[in-house]
Amino acid sequence: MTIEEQVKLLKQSVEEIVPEDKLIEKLKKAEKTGKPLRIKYGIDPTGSDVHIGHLVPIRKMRQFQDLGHTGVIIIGDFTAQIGDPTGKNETRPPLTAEQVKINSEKYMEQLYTVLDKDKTEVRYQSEWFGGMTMADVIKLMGKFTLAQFLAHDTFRKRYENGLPLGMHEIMYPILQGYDSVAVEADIELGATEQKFNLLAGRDMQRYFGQEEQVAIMSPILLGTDGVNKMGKSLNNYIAVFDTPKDKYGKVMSIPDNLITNYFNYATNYTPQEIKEIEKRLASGENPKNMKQELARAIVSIYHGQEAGLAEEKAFNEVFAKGKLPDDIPEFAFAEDKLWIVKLLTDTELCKTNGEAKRMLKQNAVSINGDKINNPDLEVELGQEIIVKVGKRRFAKIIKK
RNA sequence: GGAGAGGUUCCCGAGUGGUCAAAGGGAACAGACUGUAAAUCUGUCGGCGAAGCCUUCGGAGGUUCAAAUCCUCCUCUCUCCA
Repeated sequence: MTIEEQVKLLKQSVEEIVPEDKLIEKLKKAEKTGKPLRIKYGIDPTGSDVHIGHLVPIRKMRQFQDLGHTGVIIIGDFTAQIGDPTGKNETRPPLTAEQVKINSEKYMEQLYTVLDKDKTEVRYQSEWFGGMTMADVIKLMGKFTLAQFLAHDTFRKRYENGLPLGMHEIMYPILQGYDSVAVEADIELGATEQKFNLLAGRDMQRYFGQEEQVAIMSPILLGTDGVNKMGKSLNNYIAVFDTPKDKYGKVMSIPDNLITNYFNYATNYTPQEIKEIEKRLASGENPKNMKQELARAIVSIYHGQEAGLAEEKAFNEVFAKGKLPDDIPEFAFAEDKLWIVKLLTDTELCKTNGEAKRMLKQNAVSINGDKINNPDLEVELGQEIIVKVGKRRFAKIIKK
């Protein structure tokens, strides 16, 4: 691939590259010297699920790897204790070494669904921060001014709105910045909200006499609600560990206006193919078709093409034709009769009796296809019955 | 260190002795309509087999027949002054 072709590919689905001309220079240099570029991406091993929003930059890393470069994943065992101020203001409890290990292994397992393991280097912040002295820390902090931090939107907003802002939080960009020095990063990947932190890396490298890294920023993927950024706290995310069925269903529940966005940032569709999708959307074709294609594509990435097709078929059976899914959880009871509310909670279709009664009252419950709304009903447990709550909660009840 | 303002349910936010499981909004959930889309309308939104009772308004005590509300101590946050 020529450098131009490489640049074109690498610029796909990217929001901003700072500075762009340096990227070309670095690629040229790598080609000339045969020395792969070091592509950095940092994660905090806090133990949360990896979702497809996280994977936008990770997929970019994979592209670099396919071009022969090295992916460097930084396990932020120090920054994890701060909590990224660009997100929410939570002060996090320190993690034990053991937790860090468990979390980061789980993390890597998820990232390797995308990354090329042979071209990935995993590094821990504790490798370089663990042995630092207070004098070293003071020196690092002296590289930045308070004004620089207050110029940063998230710090400023929190300050102006009278929200708590811990002194330790300003350490976050400093630590992340120094990581780039420690691993001699050529490129750092991150979401656009990471801009400040990525640029801090450039500053740090300059102070330490290194060639500055290029920051490549991916757009922030919106969650399935179509409003907020994809994230754990809002429960609007599609996780790597989600079942194929959940992935498919979650994609189907996104608002239509997110379709091209997801094609762009969550699939391997080429710009040309995406243009096709856009054309079809504009032509008045039912967006549901494209959404199904999207759901199939996303499932296929993580579970293979067959799984994608299988989920699509299952989805159509259950939701379009109203048939039963083939993987209904089964529960066996010894009783002859069971109070409907108890049945719903025992089968975990509802969390509490209150919820069960509410569902009954709201006409959301059916047994063998018949709507039930009598909260006092004693259900006969003779033969096998199928209980359904809402659109997607099923249970099969059999006699023990 | 001084002065002031605050901490309410998933989130924002009202509530200053009983009528408070706590207004309103958002989120979420369910129903109708659909395409597990959007918009709209309706309903629900601490727990208990539902009677009443139990748990919940930063924490611990106290006053009172009765406390989110009053008192004491503690704790956390913000603002202003050093």
